[in-house]
Amino acid sequence: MPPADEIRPGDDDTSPSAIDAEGQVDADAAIVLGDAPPSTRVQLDRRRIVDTALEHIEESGLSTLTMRRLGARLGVEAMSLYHHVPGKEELLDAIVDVLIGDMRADPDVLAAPETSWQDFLQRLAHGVRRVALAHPRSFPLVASRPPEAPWLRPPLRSLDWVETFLSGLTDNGFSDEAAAASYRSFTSFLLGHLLLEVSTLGADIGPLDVLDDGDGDDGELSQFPTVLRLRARLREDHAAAEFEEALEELLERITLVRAQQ
Amino acid sequence: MPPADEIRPGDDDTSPSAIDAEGQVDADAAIVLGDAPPSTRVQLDRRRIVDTALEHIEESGLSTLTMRRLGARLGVEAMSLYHHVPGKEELLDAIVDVLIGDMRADPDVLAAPETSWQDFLQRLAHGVRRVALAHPRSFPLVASRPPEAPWLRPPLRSLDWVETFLSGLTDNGFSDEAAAASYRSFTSFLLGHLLLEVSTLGADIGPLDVLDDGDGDDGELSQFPTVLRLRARLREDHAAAEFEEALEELLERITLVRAQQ
DNA sequence: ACCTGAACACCGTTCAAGT
DNA sequence: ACCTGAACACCGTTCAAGT
Repeated sequence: MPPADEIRPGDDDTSPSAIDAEGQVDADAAIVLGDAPPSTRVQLDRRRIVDTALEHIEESGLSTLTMRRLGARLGVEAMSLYHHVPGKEELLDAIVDVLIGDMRADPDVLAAPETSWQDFLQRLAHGVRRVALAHPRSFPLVASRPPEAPWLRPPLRSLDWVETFLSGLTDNGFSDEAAAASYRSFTSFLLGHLLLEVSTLGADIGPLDVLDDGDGDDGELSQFPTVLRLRARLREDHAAAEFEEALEELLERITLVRAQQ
Repeated sequence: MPPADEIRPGDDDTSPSAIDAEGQVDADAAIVLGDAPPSTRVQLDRRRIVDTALEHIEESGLSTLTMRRLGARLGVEAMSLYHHVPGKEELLDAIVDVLIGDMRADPDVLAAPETSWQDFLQRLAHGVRRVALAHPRSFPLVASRPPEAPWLRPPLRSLDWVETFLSGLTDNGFSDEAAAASYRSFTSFLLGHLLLEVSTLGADIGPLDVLDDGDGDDGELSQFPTVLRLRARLREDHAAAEFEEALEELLERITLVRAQQ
């Protein structure tokens, strides 16, 4: 995935009917005003479609993503999308690929100076977490899309990454067996932690139906005294600290696996 | 789950126009032939709808579950379902509730003789795993349905279970803080492991598009030598052993958390 | 080459009508 | 009380037609 196609018109709101603070209509409607030649209309291509889909999911949720709505957001009929994407399923897969690709482009993940395998796994874990937190409502796709092969475990779903992961370990004194075992525990760890973290995040942004979150629900909770008592504590966000702690534990465990080969 | 309502016309093809090998029309048309009184027609109720939906998901996958198809499977029009279930979303939630409920009914999870908290967590973890493996294609719903409150973390999604979990620990020498921390690590652990386990399982049953699984794909893998070399090893199913091992680790970690309160 | 209008086979859901 | 037929507002996707 060449970083060259990182050239995007803008990461912000590009919804068709947006009007900015100065009362100017946005780029899509500029044609009407004639201050831009129609031929300059932003080209429709696969990357722009996928990016817009991602944008839509983060704003409005996966369930509202529709080929027709996506088309409208791009100022185009739904049918036009099929010239660039085979279908909706493939679009969802492409979204996952973009998320995975973002991680590859992250300069903090694959540092030029090769250091220890611990540092390598730390950077990788934090990189995945950063992607997950940046796209909380899209990230579950990384887990739910059926994997293409049994050795492509979410959230490391590309041959590219799995190769990087495995060779990163075998080049650092891991036996094949130890590397494979570490791959499995590392992916389980990431999936569990990050899915839970974005799911609590997603609830905040959620589809509005987040009930029971006020203070007056003590009545309904009265049958569950322990939950009631620990409610405030359970609501606290310790996600970051827990992630670090659990990652530390995992690395210790992997150290043992590496040693006893 | 009362075994009583297991009386179904048949688990096979019940599509409206199905005709069996002998040229007889199927059960749906039996009324016409008069060999069963119409009044004996199996009653439609919420529980039967939810069970049939679960059945359908396990057989054909979540994406093919449709109110209309579900109705057909029950020998009824789609619209009839709305007398028992408010809508499709609520149906999916009800499915999750059944899965969670199955676990409560499992006699091996909450054993009468109360033993150690370690035993309690072991039983609970294995109970959740059993449910996940029994319903691999439905289990992801437990993770993907938006949680009703931040303290209801998948896969323990009922107030009932969270109360049982937390009080089970606080009754056994855990501080509130330690119990809450254990709840968080326990749920992350279960979600990561089980989701990955059913996802590799789901791929086997998958929607047919499982490519790259033969032996002749060495060509495509040649750019990824480490993946190629470890392929067989990564395909091996160590899920059960890994689960036990990781659970053991988790319990040790929780022991520390409990001690240092 | 890329976009569109019209159409097809489906969805979830409502509602008045039947029994 | 429970089920249905017909209808509505949407889907994803195809295809011949436009530019």
